[in-house]
Amino acid sequence: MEDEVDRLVAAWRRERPDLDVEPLEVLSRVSRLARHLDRARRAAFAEHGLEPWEFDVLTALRRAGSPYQLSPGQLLTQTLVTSGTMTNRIDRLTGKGLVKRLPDPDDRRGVLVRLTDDGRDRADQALAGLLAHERELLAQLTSGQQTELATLLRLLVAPFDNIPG
Amino acid sequence: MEDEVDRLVAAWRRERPDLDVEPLEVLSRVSRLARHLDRARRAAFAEHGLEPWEFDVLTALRRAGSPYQLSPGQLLTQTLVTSGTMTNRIDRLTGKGLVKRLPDPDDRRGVLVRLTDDGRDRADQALAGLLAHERELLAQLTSGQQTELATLLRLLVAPFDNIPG
DNA sequence: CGCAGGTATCTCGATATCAAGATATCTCGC
DNA sequence: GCGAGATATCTTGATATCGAGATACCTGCG
Repeated sequence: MEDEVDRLVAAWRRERPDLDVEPLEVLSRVSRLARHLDRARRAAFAEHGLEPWEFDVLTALRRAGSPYQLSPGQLLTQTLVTSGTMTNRIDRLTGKGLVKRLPDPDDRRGVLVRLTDDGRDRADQALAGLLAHERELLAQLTSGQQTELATLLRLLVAPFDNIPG
Repeated sequence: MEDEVDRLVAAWRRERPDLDVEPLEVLSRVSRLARHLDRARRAAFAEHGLEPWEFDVLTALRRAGSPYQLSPGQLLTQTLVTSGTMTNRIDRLTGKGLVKRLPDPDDRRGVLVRLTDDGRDRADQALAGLLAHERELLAQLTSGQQTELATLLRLLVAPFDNIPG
């Protein structure tokens, strides 16, 4: 089946036959798929009264394990947002009673963000909902294809995640 | 090589061994890679004095071929933004002299957005820069792996692009 | 012909994000 | 111990985005 990127690549080959636009076959698809996923996630989380950005922060804390706390800096590397954005997110989640700020006992510059009981429940519910939704999307692929796809994507992401940047 | 998603999946298996988090291996990587790509694109376009959103609109018009014009509605489906956003983008690009609005002769509700000569040049330059940059990122993969990846991604994107939504 | 429903674009208010810089604290070599 | 540079977080101002609704126009049925 054809997708929008097939049309995009065909258009470039017609308009700029001098260029090799092969990279777009992979990277434009990644960008567009991510954009579609964002929309689908937004809809899935709405059932649980959460925004995608709230989910990202709450689940990062949930994954950390008891006592469900991380520093804002650790949250940054997991969510790929700037520090100003994270400060703002923590403020709003605190206002909703889903997390709270505690002083870091070992570093007086630092802060620890801890999930409240309510925040933990919301994260668990939303995760289950998200996984159900994502499983449907991936039904297009066999189990083997999913593994193959994950392996290839890891090769592209790893340099970003491991070389500081 | 391990990436952040490997760590994320391992953490979930430890915290929620009751859940099957396999879908995250693919879809979390797509989201994170897209986010990294956004940042890299922003840096690449800065050399040409363009923002990513400007590039998206200008190249959509460039691809359309002479006379390089599309309706705002056609631009919407290519860029996956809302109509309010597109109106705003066209306003700003018009202010910079990169596009201009023309009345649609066949539909008085409609508008045609046309690339200026300057807009066309900027689009061509930025595209060449982007492709060079993206080729480096994809150097992690063999040519065959790139094709394989594109094929698998197409299977996931096609439903979104073809079923209206 | 006229009207109901659909479509194309724009307006407006709320909000999330970023970049750059401020502040407080830590670390380490001397 | 002291000071320079690194680090953690927050502040601020500008800006891009979205969602919902407004407006103008088109289409096709009766």
